[in-house]
Amino acid sequence: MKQSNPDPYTDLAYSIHAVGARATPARMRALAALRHAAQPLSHADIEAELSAERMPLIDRVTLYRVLDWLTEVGLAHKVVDFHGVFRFSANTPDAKHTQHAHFRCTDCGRVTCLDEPVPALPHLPRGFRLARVELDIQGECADCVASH
Amino acid sequence: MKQSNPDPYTDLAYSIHAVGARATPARMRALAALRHAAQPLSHADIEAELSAERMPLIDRVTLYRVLDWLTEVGLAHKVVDFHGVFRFSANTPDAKHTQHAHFRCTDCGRVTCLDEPVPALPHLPRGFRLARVELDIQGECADCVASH
DNA sequence: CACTAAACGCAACTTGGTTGCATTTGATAT
DNA sequence: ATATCAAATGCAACCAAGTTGCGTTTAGTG
Repeated sequence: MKQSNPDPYTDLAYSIHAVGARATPARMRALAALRHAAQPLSHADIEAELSAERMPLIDRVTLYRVLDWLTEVGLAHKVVDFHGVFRFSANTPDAKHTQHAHFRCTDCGRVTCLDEPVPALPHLPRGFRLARVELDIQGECADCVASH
Repeated sequence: MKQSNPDPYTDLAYSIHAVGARATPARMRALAALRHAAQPLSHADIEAELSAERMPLIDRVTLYRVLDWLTEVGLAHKVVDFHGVFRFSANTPDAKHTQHAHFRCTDCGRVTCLDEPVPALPHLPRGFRLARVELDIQGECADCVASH
């Protein structure tokens, strides 16, 4: 095994070896794409990004498998967007009970990412363990309220 | 126009005429299915249900169009489930700021519907108008926490 | 450097959803 | 009752996202 920079987050090979798996180009490049992304990326987004790098192309099936694998081992997180498409984001090391709120305008369809955390949570049935919270608020955005 | 039972919710034709549209069999049967359902139904669910009724079959494209139309005029509500599939539910007349919380187990995948409302909301940017809130909590359910 | 389980690449397939267009029909006006 | 016509339907073809099976390649180890 090649010696890796031991920074637990920056080094791609390190992160992958850390879960006891083979550090292949497809995994490293996909993970790199996710880590540099500002928002969750779809399979299509990542495919476009990877094929822009002038390197061997990665098969779409491989990419599907890599993304699901990254999710499985906890290096990535998978969500469904409002169009029903899966989107992936890198799990940062400090991502504990990540709370996230989105506002979607039912009129223009735009999605706004609210920065404020969810102020309170309903309490879960006994024995349940919480990991992540996603709050989706729907309504009309300021622009649409004004213009309609 | 045939005289309709004026109960604003029970009568299918009435509800549809109320939005100024033609009360066709496809629309009435789809709306009926949604109103009798306990949970949001997918296109496939509804198609199965309608073809079980011994009546003329409704084309799948028509059903897609009817469901989107019901959503458009406010008689139904459209959400994306965790598999990325659209699901529809009837809008009850008293459905104002419907709040709903789901718990999804990241291990077994089961979705539990939490009855408690969301206790508090982040406040929206100025001018935004809230209509509906959906809270998705992820983690491990009691069974999986115990058995693992 | 040889070995092998793990990962990859390709082709074919499935599912959910959409588009275009000719035909039918619900509600209205006669 | 019946003619009318925009609105809605049915059909066929299409598209995008995701999956499966299988033979080939390769990362990491002994």
